[in-house]
Amino acid sequence: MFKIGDFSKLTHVSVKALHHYDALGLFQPMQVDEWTGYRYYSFEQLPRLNRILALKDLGFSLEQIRHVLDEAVGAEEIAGMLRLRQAELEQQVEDSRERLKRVEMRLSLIQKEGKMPSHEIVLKSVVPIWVVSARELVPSPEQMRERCIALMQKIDEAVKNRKLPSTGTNLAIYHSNSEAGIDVEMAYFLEGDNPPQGEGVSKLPAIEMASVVYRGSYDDFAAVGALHVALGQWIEANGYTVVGASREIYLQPPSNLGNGLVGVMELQYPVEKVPSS
Amino acid sequence: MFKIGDFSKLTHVSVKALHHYDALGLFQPMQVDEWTGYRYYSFEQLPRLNRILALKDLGFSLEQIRHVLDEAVGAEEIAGMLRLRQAELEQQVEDSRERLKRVEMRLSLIQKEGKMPSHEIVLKSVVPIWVVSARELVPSPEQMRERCIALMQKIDEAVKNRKLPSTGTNLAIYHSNSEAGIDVEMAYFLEGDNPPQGEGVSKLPAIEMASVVYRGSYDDFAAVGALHVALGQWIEANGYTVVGASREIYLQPPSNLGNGLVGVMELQYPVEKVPSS
DNA sequence: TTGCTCCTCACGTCACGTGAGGTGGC
DNA sequence: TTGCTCCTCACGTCACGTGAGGTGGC
Repeated sequence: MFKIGDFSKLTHVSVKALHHYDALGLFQPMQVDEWTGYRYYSFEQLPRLNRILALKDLGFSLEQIRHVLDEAVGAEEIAGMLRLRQAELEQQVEDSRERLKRVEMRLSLIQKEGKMPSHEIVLKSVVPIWVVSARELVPSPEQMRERCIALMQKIDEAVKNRKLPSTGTNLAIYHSNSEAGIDVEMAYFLEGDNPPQGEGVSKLPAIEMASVVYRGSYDDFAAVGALHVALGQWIEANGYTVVGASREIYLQPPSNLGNGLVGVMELQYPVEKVPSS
Repeated sequence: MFKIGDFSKLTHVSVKALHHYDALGLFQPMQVDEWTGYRYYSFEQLPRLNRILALKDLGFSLEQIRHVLDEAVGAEEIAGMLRLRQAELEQQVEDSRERLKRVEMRLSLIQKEGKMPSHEIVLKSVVPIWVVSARELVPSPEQMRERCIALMQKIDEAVKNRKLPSTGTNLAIYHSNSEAGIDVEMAYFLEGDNPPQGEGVSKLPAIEMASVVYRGSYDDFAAVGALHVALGQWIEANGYTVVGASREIYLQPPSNLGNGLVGVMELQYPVEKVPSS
């Protein structure tokens, strides 16, 4: 018989762990001194302790181990638990690998730029939402501003005339950009799950979006353009492809915040995972 | 400005998480109503929240994130943290992989045998320990029992005559098994870090051992032999090789425990990892 | 008598989740 | 007035680790 300290050295299991297993009823001393409370363990108990350690080593919880050891569990159930564990571990390996890739990407980025990137690109699942919109093929970039304003006025009127429940937030949807021009759609978000139907009212479907939030002047085209480029690089580097029209959501139109004209907008590109080879 | 529920939906971060970040001072509302305690958040705060989520996604703790965001940490330090994280993740992938292999081994074992294995093989690092021993080349297996008893008697005498501090536990060390015979050494463990020196007294070095505990009759050669075989299979299957003499440690000589003659012994093979290709 | 070992609480870890019990705004 | 949303505690998670404060055995 060993006192707990000796048994701990023998088995390489800490005294505190033995206390813990005792408290759980998972592994109790052969004998406990009635007066001192001293725990006494014996060699006889090694097989059980080794089974506990082996199962722990496979990643089972102490509760699961107790179940397996004390409740005459059949080989079938144990095999089932092992297969579940197998699947979990495969998932874990995959998750750690992907996380590792993201860390490495961030590392190479920081070494190229010499500082933390000023923006964060996140993947988000966007819920379906209703909009009222107007769309046009703008022949050249120079006309963009003018045409967009015109489109916005058109929608504004529709909202007013038809009393549409606008949330007040507007966005641009870029369908394509070819030699023929820029196919752009301006829109307002509508509240609720079924707003009054009519011309220009449609529902944007749920979709995965790679998104980045921009905070600064809306007129700083260089900064906004750089963000579009960064998004594109991120999408490719992370094994996605663009599968539809991108959006610019004007979350908060510029206003004077004490340190200049600052607004918040969000750029979104719908993406899909490219099956990795 | 958004109430917490709306902001939660907008960002896909739970209300409880936002509460938590607020409590930690990691991410606090733009404004808090003095009377109701209601938290109000704004679009302005999205960039910070996204950075938090991005860093969390890389596996950093909230405390580390607070440090990075609030204490003007240089690019150098961040790069260092990322490299550390990288190493940790590589380790994690490796660990999960090895654990997965063990789960799969266990699964194939249980499917071959139709039940949980009756013994557990564990890897343990054995500390250096002094012994007093006697060694002999036994020409044939038939003579083993007789010769071992003779060796034990010889050691017994030495212990008594020289008052060596034996722990009372004895063991056998199998050096080799060839056509010339079985090279066996019988020994007693000695107490303390420097026992009296003399003939037969030596120190067993620290070493990694694949070990299994046997509980049953010492005379059940079939069972003990099967365990030796199982140990050998385990060693190979786990990518180790045997690098020295195996041991049989007679932890608890057989005695009547109410259900027959039962003793406890431990089989140990010193092993080393074979570098995987 | 002095260390050494052992004992039993009680609390901390990490990032929240899950109620309980209560209040403010439409 | 009734839901709905929000609030603040307080406790649980998982496998122990880390003391604090006290006692038994050589």
